[in-house]
Amino acid sequence: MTGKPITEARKEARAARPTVTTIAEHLGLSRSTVTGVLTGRAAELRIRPETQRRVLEVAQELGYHPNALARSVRSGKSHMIGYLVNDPHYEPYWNTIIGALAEAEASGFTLKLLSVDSRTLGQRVEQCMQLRLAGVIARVTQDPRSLFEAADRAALPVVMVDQDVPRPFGVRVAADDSFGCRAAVSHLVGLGHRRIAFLSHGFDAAGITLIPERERLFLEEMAARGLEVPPGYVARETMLVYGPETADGLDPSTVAAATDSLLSHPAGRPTALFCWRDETALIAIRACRRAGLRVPEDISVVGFSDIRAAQLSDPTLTTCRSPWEEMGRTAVRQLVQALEADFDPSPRTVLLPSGFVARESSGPAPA
Amino acid sequence: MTGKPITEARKEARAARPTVTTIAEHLGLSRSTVTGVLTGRAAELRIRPETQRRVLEVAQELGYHPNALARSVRSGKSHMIGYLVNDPHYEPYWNTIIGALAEAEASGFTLKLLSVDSRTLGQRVEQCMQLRLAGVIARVTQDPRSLFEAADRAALPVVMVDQDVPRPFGVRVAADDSFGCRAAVSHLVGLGHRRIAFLSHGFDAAGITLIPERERLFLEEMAARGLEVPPGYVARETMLVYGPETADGLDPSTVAAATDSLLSHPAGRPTALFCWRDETALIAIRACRRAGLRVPEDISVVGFSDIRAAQLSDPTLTTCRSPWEEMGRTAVRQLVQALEADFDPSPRTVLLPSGFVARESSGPAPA
DNA sequence: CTGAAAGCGCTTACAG
DNA sequence: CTGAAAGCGCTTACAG
Repeated sequence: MTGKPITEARKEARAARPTVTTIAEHLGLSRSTVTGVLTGRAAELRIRPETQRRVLEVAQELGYHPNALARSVRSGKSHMIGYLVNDPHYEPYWNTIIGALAEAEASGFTLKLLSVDSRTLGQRVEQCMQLRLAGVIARVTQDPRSLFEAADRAALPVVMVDQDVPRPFGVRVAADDSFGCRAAVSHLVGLGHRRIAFLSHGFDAAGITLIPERERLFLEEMAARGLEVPPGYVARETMLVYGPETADGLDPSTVAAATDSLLSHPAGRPTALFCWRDETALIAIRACRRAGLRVPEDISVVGFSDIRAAQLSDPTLTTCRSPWEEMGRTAVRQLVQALEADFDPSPRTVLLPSGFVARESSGPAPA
Repeated sequence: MTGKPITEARKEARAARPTVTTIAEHLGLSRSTVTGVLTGRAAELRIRPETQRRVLEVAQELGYHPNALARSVRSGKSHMIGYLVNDPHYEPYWNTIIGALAEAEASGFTLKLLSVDSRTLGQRVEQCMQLRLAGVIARVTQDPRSLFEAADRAALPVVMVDQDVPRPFGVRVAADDSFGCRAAVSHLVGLGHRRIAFLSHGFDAAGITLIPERERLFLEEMAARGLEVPPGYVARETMLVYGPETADGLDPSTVAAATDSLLSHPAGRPTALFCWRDETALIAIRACRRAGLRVPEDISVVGFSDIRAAQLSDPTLTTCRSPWEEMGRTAVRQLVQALEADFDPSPRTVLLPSGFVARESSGPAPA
C-alpha cells in the first residue's frame, strides 16, 4: 500500500516535467538511446534514423527541456559566470556589466549578478563556490583580499575590473586613461588654452584608490608640453560613499566649492577645466555659470567617462571616453580563456585604451 | 588494469573538490551522517555532538562547499530567477534590474541576467526552461506571446514589467503614472501656468505600445481643471529603436523640431512644457534656449522618470519620479509568492504609484 | 545515533 | 544499433 502512491506521485511529477526516462518509457527504449539522440551523438552511435525521428518527436510533444542543472552536475561544468558588483547604480559599472553579459552569451555562458557590500562579501563568495561558477568578475569597493583567498583555495578564476589588485594574483582589466588625457590636453592646447586647471577627487575606501592616475596623467601631459600648472591649479572634490541615493558618490557642493577656488585663483582664472569625471564636469559647468561665465565662450570644460548625461546636457560635454563595455567583454574573454588549456595564469593587467570626443563644452580660449 | 587508473583519477578529482563522500571517507562515517550534520538536521537525528564537531571541522579543513547545483537537481528547486531584458542600456530598465536583484537576494534567490532581441528570444526562453529557473521577469520590446506560451507549457511563472501584456495571462507590474501627471499639472498650475503643452512620442514596436497613457493623463488633468489644450499643443518626437548607440531611442532632432513647433504655435507660445520623459525634456530645454528663451524664467519644462541626468543638468530638472527600483522589487515579490501556496494565479496588473520632484526647470509663469 | 538503499536527471563507457 | 550498469553530488526515508 505504501509503494503504490509514491510511484503514482512520482509518475505525476514526471508527467508534469518530462525527463529522459519519460521519453524512453514512452517509446519502449532505453535512456541511453534517448540521450544519444538528444545530445547529437546519433550518427556516431549509428542510431536508426527512424528511432531518432521518434525520439525527437516525442520530446517535442511532451515538452521536454533537458535539465541543465543535472547536466552540470554530471559534467562538472556550469557555464555560469558570476558578476560581483558593489554598486550597480553607477552608470559606468552597469555598462561594464552589459558588456560582460553580451560576451558571456556569445560564448555560451550565462551571467549571474551578485551584489555585495562589506557585510555580504564573504557570503556571496561562498555562494559563488556553491553554485560552482566557472569564474567570477568583480568590481567591489571593499578590500577584495578575502575574495581572492577564497577563490584561490577553490581554484575559481577571478578577474577584477577597473580596480587595483592588492597582491600579484589574478587578472585585472582596466582602462588606460593615458590616451584620453593626452587627447584632452592636446585638444585644449590646440584651441589655444594655456591655463588649464584640473578638478580631481579625494576619495579612498579601505585603502583601495579609485582610478587615481588621471590627475597624474594630466600633470604629465602638461609637463610634456612645457605648460605650467601653478600650485592650486589642481582642486579636489570630496566624494561621498556610493549608494542608491548618491549613485556616483557625488557631493555637488564640494564640486562647486572646488570649482570656485579655481575660478578665483590668485594666479589668474584658468581658461579651461579638465575634470576627472563627467559628473564633476557637469556640476563644474553649473558653478561656472553661477560665477557669470559662459561655457565654452569664457571657459572650456572637459570631462571623463562619457556617461549618458554628457550628451543630454546643454552644452553637450566634451569628454574622454572610457571603454566600459569593452572592459566587461574583455573580462569575460579572460575568464573563458582561463577555462581552456592555453590559459596564462600569471597575474597581470589587461589595459584597454580610452578615447576622446569633442562636443560643445570646449571652444577656443578667450583672447 | 583498467579499473585502477579510473579510480585513481576519480580520487584525484575528489581531492581537488571535496564532496560529502570525501568527508565521510575521511572520518569513516556514512554519507547520510555527514549530510545530516551539514544540513542542520543533527539535533533532529540525534547525532553525537562529537561527531558533529568532527564533520564540521573536516569540512572546513578540506574546503568543502556543498554543490548547489546537485542540491537543486535533487530538490527540483533552483532558487534562481531570470531577468529577460531587451535593452539593459536604458537607465530606467537598469534600475528595475537593480531593484529585482536586491529583492531576490533578500529572499534567498539568485538573479540571472538574459539579454534578448528578436532573434534570440526563443533561444533564451528555452534556456530558462533548461536552467529550471524558478521564475522569469521580462521587459522586452518584442511581442512576448511566444514567451508566454512556452512558459505556460512549462509552468514557469512570468512577471512582465512596465509593459502591456497581450492577453490575460500572468502578472504585470507597472507604474501608475496618474499621480505624477496630476502632481506635475498641479505644480505648474500653482505657479500660474495656463498654457501648458505636452511633448509626447510616436513609437510602437510590433504592436506593443510603450507607456502611452501619459499623454492621455495629461489631457485628463487639464480637462479636470477646465484648462484648454489647443489643437497642436501636443507635439510628438519620433523615437528610434533602442540600442547600444541610442540607449534611449532618442532622436534629438525630432525632439527639437517638436519643441519648435510648440514654441511657434499660432495659438501663442506655451508657458510650460510637460514632456513624456526626461531625455525629451532635457533636449527640449536646449531647443528653448536656442530659440532665445530662458528656462525657467520664460518657459518651464517638466520631465518624467527622474533619470540621473535630471540632477546633473543645469537647470536641474523638475520631473515625475517613476518607481523603477520598486517595480523590480515588486516583480520579484510576485514571483516568490508564485512559488508558495497562497499564490493568486489570476492574470492581473500590480500598479505602483509615481512621484514628483520639483527642481529648477520650473518656475512662475511669465506675466 | 548510524548505515545501506533508493533516487533526482543526466550521461558515458562497455557489452552484446 | 541498443540496453544494463555505473556514476556526478546530494538527500531522504527506512532499518537497525
